[in-house]
Amino acid sequence: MGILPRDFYARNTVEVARDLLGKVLVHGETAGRIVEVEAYLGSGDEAAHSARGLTPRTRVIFGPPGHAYVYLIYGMYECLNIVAEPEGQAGCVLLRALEPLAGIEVMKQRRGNKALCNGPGKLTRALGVTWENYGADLTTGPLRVEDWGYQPGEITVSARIGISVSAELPLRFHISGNPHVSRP
DNA sequence: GAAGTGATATCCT
DNA sequence: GGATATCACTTCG
Repeated sequence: MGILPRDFYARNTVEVARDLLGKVLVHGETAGRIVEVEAYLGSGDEAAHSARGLTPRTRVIFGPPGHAYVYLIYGMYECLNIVAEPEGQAGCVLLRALEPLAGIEVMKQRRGNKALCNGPGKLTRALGVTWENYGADLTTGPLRVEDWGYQPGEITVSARIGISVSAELPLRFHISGNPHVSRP
């Protein structure tokens, strides 16, 4: 239990993604168990932002692991990624769904009493994550990932959602039968 | 099922 | 330097 060490993130992106299931994302008063993630690699993954090259927007993905990569999509929604791989290697894990654990009342207020965390955009709104958290260190800051001793059950591997290229790659991981995933 | 939203990247002048 | 095409989604009809 406790905050995950940086070594946890300095590994193959797919391994990090799988191991993140069951861990807990904490931001201030709110916390949620990670139940669904997607892996985005560097080279060879056309769906990843990093595949378009190193830009001011994507530079964090190429930086040291254990940091947050937050980006604004479709004008209104932020998506939260966790940087993996050793520094210099591109790779990140997109958090798609959480199971709310703490600060649920706060989330309900922010979300208008609707579904809380079953989607990337909703997830960030519920936890209050914004692009101001871009580049935040997840091993030290108010935004962090902890191990609360949960053992994820069976893990389902499937294709990623909502993308147009490399969509057939089995890089989405979620906890089987969990009602909080974005798509059963 | 369709539209809407704003930052980025990639063309154009 | 300016315009437009793109986008890993959500909400509303």
